[in-house]
Amino acid sequence: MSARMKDIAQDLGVSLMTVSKALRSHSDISEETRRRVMNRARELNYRPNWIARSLVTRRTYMVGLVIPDLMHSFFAEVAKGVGRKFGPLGYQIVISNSEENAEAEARQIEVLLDRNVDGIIVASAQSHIRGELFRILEKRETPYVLIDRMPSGFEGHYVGVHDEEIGMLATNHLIEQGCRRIAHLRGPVISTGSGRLRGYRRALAKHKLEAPLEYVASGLYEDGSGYEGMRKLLQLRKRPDGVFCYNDPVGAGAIKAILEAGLSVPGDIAVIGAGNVHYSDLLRIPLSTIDQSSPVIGESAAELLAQCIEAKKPLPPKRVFIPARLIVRESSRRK
Amino acid sequence: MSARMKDIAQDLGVSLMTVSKALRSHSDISEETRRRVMNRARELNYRPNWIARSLVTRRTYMVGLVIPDLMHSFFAEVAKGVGRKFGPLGYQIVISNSEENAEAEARQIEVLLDRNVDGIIVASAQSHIRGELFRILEKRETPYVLIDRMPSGFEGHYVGVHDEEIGMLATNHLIEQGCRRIAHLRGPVISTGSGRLRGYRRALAKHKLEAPLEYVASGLYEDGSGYEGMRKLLQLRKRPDGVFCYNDPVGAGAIKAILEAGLSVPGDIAVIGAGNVHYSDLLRIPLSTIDQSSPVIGESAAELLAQCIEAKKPLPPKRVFIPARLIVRESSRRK
DNA sequence: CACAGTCACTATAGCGGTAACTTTACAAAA
DNA sequence: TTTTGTAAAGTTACCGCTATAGTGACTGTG
Repeated sequence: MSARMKDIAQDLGVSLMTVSKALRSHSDISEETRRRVMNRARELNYRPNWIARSLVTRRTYMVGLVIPDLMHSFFAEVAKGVGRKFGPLGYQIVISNSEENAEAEARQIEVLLDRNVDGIIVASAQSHIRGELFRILEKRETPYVLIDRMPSGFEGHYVGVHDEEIGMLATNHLIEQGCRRIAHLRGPVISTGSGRLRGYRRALAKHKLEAPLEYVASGLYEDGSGYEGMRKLLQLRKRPDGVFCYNDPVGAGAIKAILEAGLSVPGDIAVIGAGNVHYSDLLRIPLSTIDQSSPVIGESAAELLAQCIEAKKPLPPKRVFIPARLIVRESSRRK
Repeated sequence: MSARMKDIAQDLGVSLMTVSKALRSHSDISEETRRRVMNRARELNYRPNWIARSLVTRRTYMVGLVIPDLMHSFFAEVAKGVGRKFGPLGYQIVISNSEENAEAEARQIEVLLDRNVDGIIVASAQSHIRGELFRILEKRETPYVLIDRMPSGFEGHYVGVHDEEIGMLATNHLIEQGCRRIAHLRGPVISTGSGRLRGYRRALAKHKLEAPLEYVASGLYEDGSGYEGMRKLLQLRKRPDGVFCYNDPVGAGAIKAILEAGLSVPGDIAVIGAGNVHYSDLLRIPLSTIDQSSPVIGESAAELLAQCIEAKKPLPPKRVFIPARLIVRESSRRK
């Protein structure tokens, strides 16, 4: 095995404690011995055993990141942001994929807690804070920050975008482009899905537009279901002339369905997504979208979490809202 | 703090060791006491402290995954595969992003080793095994598996696709489709880039086709550089009529450049990528590609690594080659 | 000169577990 | 009766590190 502090101590004829302190540049070690220790450590290629250290300091310098889907480039981008912030601080990121499943998510969070991570960032698949998960989270003192999705009733730290704003921005844009029969491929029944739906409804109401119930389809969250959802919308007697999609993958799927049906985008139907996934402008029809600054979400969440960890005591709940930005591309440009 | 084994022991009036054994269902504990211990553990919501355990067992049940870019959905898919395999085995995945930088990668691997991960999976940005990294890896006994890229001279465990096969498959296909002036947007100077280039050259040679030197552009590895690379190719006097791109993002960028230049795909220029990134068929022109079964790569690598970890001693190097599969979509279909 | 204060270092006691030996009690074999 | 065996514990010694409370030598002070 590799060298331990004990070895350095014996080699130098000093006590183990002297070595420990010297290595951490503790104040009551003379410059002289500190240098001797450091040198010997280098010679032996000493690497501190952080497991042993963690056992006594109760810090692991690991943070958990629980996201619904790594494949969704929105979350991959968030993950990257988190890594960029935490890496330099000496933290490792442990990633879990909940597959958009609330129970799996709860289990994974428990595992992370059992692993004594110093903090957790979650893009939660929970729809509300009732249920065991949040009880567990609150009982343990491990700080955590939610991102992107805010379960109803949640009162803790949060970083994300106002979903209602996204819904309004997107829907208003479609209206401005001349759409009058605007449908919505809505996401899952969690905060983001509901918030964007609310924004969609408010925008319509503001412009005194109506949308029949069947104009809101449960599109879930990825391109496959966007495609299916759109196909159903296309079968309606009164075909929509604009669609606001829960996110970009759904939007991409929707475009595929529309083109397959022999219709044009944006001519027959204008489409807008959300998330500004990086390949959006490489799509068949470059997809208009609402940008959520995903890397910024990751970085802000990381920064907030880092503060909570440093503070070593619960901080008053902080909410960081990142502004949403409309990005117009071909899929919705009619004028 | 939460309950420790000591607490259970005191509550039940047995020794700490009895509790330790009982919890692990060790054989020399009576069914009776085992049940008592288990019950009390449940009542106290006892969670084993895996840090303490790791300190003595020398197992952390963590594995490191070092990839060049989480945003590239090929690697995200690999990561997912790794997670799917290791999750049920009780391992946590620690992900590092090397940003396609060999030095950063080396540093990150060192950090992972210092963290005492039980094993490491790397999609390496190293071009050859000279250099410090592999010395370090070999010195420590931590098992590791390389995926996707094989640095020259590497002799250890590997899971991936034959890059030359990819290059040949793609280039042959373009030739079959009637292309005669075939260019290549090549990837970085690492195994994958060189292997695919070799395959491209061999396929051309087999069909007695020639390609001027400037037909091979260094396209790097993402859509931005694919776009730039293609623009340069378009300025050549003898414009190519087919392009084999290092990977799908590069292919997507290339298509963008071609369309922007007012040319058609595949009519004027046929395009094929590699990797079968999940959004490939949502692109402006659905992109032909070579499928590498990325999730399978992740899973196989995970399985191999798990074996190495279990074995507790170096295993003879194993190489798993996943077959490549041609997927023809619109971007190259001329007949 | 006694006393307190500082400096540089050391001894001890854990952190929460596990491995490897004992030990004890009781039954079966010699 | 003594030996042996075995099931079911218990003891002890760490794993590698840190926190805390000393210790001894030396300095300055009234």
